[in-house]
Amino acid sequence: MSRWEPNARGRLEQAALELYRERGFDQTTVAEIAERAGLTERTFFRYYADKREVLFWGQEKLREIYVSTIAAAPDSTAPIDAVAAALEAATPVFRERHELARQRQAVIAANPGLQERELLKRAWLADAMAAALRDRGVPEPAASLAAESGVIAFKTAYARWVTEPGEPDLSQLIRESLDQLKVMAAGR
Amino acid sequence: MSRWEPNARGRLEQAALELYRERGFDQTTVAEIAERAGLTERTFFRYYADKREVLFWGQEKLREIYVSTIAAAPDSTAPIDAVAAALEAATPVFRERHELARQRQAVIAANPGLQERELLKRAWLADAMAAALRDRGVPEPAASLAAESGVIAFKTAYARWVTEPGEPDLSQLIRESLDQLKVMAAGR
DNA sequence: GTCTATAGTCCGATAGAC
DNA sequence: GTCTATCGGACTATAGAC
Repeated sequence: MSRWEPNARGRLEQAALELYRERGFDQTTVAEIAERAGLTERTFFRYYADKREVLFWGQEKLREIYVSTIAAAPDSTAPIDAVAAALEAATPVFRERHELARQRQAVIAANPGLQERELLKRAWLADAMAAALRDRGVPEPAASLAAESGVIAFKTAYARWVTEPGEPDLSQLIRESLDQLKVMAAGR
Repeated sequence: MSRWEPNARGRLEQAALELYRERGFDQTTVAEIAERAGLTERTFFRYYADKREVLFWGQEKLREIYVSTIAAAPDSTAPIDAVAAALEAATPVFRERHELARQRQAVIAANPGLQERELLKRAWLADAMAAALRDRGVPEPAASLAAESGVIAFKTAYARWVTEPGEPDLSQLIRESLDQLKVMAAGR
């Protein structure tokens, strides 16, 4: 038996999401989150650099999947197709947590500060994919353009996935967005 | 003669940029910015919602140029080409302030919080362009994809414009980025 | 784990412009 | 008188320092 309840991280994340939903992000203090998780304010800041960060778990895992999938693509694969494979490879991470994703997205949509953080995380993932493409010999700016375009397509697909009723297939939504991107870029 | 020195806004913006360059964003307090501008902390917050915002003047003007240019494009213009025209129409705004843009960009590059804010501003401009496209009858998701892709191409071009020595032609850099985007999307 | 700086908010006061 | 720009001080929560 350990001296503390296990999974402090998970308790903080759950408490934060609950409180942000109940009373809004701005109206929630870190002290309240810590209290509900049975911890102290100080402990919260040991796990998360700031109050926003607690909503963005799982980014590291996503990054790993993206980078390893791009690295594993056959040499002949076009950059945009390697990115597409990476985005699809990560869909199981989301599928397991559809309801949680919906709640989280509603909280983010209600607060500009959280949207800002989400954009930063997306940019960070795009940078990681661009670096993985460069490692395959894709030159700039092709690497960055492919990574950023992929992230845009994913964003569009993800927005539909959390908005539309039922359990749409995220992989298929991603493929549709990428197809639409290709049509758009071709000037139609 | 008025009781106050004119152009409080401009003085705050200049003082802020100077101080952020001299000692870094985090090491600068709002009180110091206000003091250098001959104003008080309280007045700073009357003009800017927060300490970051003072670096992002001119977004409203950009938005107007983008929206009106897209609205004025011939009916037959493809979405991505209307966006291209909008981005090029705004280049004079930047050309006048090349040195200022370089200084500002160096400050932003050194601070994640400022990068976050820049991403939010870019997203806001992309949303405005997407709305302008929808007003022309472009359906979603084509409108958003075109607007976001345009913003990516602009970002790539702008990065080169502030980084490369001399006075490169921003319009030409934008056209190059858009061409590269098209090539990339086509899967090459 | 405590202590502190500072960002950011709120209420009101003031003083000139009109 | 009304309007607008500035200032003063008190206050809370975040976030970092010690």
